[in-house]
Amino acid sequence: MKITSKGRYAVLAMVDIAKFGEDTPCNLSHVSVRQNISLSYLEQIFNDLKRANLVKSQKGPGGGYKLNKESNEIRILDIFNAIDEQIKTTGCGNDPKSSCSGTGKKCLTHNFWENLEGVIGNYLNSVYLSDLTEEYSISGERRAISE
Amino acid sequence: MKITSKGRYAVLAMVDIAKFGEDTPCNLSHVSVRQNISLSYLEQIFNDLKRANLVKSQKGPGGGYKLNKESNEIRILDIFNAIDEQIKTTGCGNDPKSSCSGTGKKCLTHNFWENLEGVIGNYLNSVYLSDLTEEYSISGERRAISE
DNA sequence: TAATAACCTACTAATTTAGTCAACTATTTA
DNA sequence: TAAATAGTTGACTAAATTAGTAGGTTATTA
Repeated sequence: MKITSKGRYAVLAMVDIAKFGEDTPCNLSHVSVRQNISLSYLEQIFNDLKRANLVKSQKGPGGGYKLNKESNEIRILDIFNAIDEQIKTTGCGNDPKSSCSGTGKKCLTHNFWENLEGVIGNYLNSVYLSDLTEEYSISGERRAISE
Repeated sequence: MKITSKGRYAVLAMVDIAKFGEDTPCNLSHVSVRQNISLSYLEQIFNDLKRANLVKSQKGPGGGYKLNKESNEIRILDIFNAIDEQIKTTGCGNDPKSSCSGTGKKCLTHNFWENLEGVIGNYLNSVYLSDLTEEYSISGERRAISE
């Protein structure tokens, strides 16, 4: 039960863009340094993010990336979807070897895994990028971070 | 964001044991066939489950595994812990390369990932093995499955 | 004592992850 | 208009993890 680095980086980089890219576009070299993420890897990630219309780009000197929507309009789940970070716990349906698929009847645990996916998905859908940039700790009720 | 096969198999096999091992112990060959899981792999998994005192074993002919507690006393989180299926989303703290560790200050997304871990952990802690054997679909309020 | 089934360890093939590398294209500024 | 900047794209690869397999040992029972 882990998030891939790609997923972690994507969210982190989006927070970075949201914080530092308000006036001028953020170029990825800066994000790379600030967040300690490989530049080439960031390029791949932003490729996906752009395709999902979460960011817009500006080429040439002084260019870079900006958010394409307000940060309170971007859900963390949107970011996950953009980079194809799937929430997949069942294992059913994809491979013919699985005990669930093929047979036509659900495996004993099918509903449970689906519910777990729902719990995770609901949470990711309820948190917005702005929640992270505002440095709130989201946990039911929201409390400010003392930092 | 995936569960490993080991995790899926462990939960599935525990449900199997709970269902079929009430009177006589379940031997793993049968579980293997019923749930379509490799026998050797099951052996490894039950090694862990036994070490965590979730099951007890009986060697020799007619032997096998039984639950070591009532199924309404075993939480899914217990099973995850037994087989070391970690809920780890931060990526901070473990490797020195991560943007969070070393520097002494939390990365921008640290609290978010911790909250996500909390959401998942709470859910897994709230569901019992008996919830699965009774074929309930757990989702906030519980509804019976029409099957 | 033969069969059964748990127990244990080492090994490996396949897959996924986390990148690297190299080239190309568009834009801006000097 | 040339040079520099920065995004765009695709192919490749090393490392790590996963998902097993294989082969034996030990304990128990009929």
